[in-house]
Amino acid sequence: MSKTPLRPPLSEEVVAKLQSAVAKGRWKVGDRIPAEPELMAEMGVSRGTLREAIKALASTGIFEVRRGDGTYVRATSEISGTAQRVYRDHSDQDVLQVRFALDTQSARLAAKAADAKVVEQLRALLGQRSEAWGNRDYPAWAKADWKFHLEVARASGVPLMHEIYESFGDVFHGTKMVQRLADGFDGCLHEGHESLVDAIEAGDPEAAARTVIKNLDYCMSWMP
Amino acid sequence: MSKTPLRPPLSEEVVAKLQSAVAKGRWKVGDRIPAEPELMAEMGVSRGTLREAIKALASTGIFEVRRGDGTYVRATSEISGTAQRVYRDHSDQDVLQVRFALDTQSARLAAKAADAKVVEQLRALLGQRSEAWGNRDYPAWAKADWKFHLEVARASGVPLMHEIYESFGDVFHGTKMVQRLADGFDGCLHEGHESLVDAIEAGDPEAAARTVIKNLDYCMSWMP
DNA sequence: TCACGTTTAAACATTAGACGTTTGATGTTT
DNA sequence: AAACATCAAACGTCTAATGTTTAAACGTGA
Repeated sequence: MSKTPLRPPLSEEVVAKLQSAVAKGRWKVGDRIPAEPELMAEMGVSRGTLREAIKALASTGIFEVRRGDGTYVRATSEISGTAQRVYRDHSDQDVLQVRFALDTQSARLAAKAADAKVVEQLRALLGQRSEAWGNRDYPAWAKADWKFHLEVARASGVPLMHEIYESFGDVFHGTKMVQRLADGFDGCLHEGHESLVDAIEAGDPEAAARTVIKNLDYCMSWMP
Repeated sequence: MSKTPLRPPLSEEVVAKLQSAVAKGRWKVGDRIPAEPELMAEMGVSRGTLREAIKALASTGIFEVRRGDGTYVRATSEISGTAQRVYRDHSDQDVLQVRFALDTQSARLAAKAADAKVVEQLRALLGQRSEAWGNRDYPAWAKADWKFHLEVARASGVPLMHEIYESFGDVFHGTKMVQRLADGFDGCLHEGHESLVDAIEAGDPEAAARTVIKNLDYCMSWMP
């Protein structure tokens, strides 16, 4: 008797199919996916198996199942779904404190891994940031600011640092920040950001960290 | 007709029960939970519902289901489950860099929130740490060291900081660290930890941060 | 026409039972 | 002792039926 080549659980295969369908854009965020009977036929599995797969993706935040209505796509990846759920249970200030922890270490590491090309890119982003502020285009300013900090995290040379840092994006993107900053805020120290890049270029980790801390302390003083 | 008070899905209730059971320590990491029929009876639900709940927790990394064998606890919370999956794809050094980011900020915040009672507890943990090192009981030393750092994170007064920090626990708990440290390592600066507590007690954030950085740089020099 | 209650079809929720597959342990043979 | 055969326990999957909830369609009266 020849042994069957060891079958992995069908439900996992279904999870993979659904997840890739979402990732490939077959259904976009907000869409309702086909009803269970239809998916059963398409995937060729029973209802229980399909439901287990859907439940799994729902628990990671990718799907939201609404009884009597249907199943909707709520996120495109697991990390953003989990991060949102974790952050949601904490205050904005607390989330910022963690983000700041990563900011400081990123700056320190980026200074150690100083790279002319990266420095140039950072200066370019700072240019956009400054320009947007000049035009009073606050959404553009927020976007440029975020891209700058994200780039510093990448420059740390630690992919995990960048990945976690990125998970904050969905939380801060266009939220209260922009609104609060609009009235009376002075752009969170343009010079502060310049001197951060200077420190990175000079390869001085401690100066870079000091600069970040100075900026952040100032920023925090504007938060409620 | 009076409306029934809107019942949430049973499976979610089961998810909550299982999750809290894990959180409360009824089953520890590595344990095998009771078989499906037994849990069905205990929770009072059908097999399908129970399996959906288990599948949900498995997809977050809290459970691992092994066909033909049983279901095992692999993490104590969702964040640690996700974290493990995320960390697995990165080097130990990279994970450490992130942990260090949190260490530094925790120390800074702890110094600002200086509290006599917490300081006393930290000193007590340092005592255990030092004693274990003297007895060459490396597992106990590692445990005490971990508890100390975890307590600093808690002392930051930012629950999210402690939560994320804790997610590193399952990764480092009794792993290569201990083995590597055993040969030729000198305990990662006992005085360094003392002076950290001193800085926290004095309420000097910058001194606390400096101390941590000094300790960590030294520690990193022992890593491959 | 508009507002509001009712009906209805669609979709998810749950249960029950049966059978298949895989795994780890046990016992047997060599 | 090592290799093999057997067995019970546990998870994997399927089928079928019924209950609950939702959103939309419908209809009626103001």
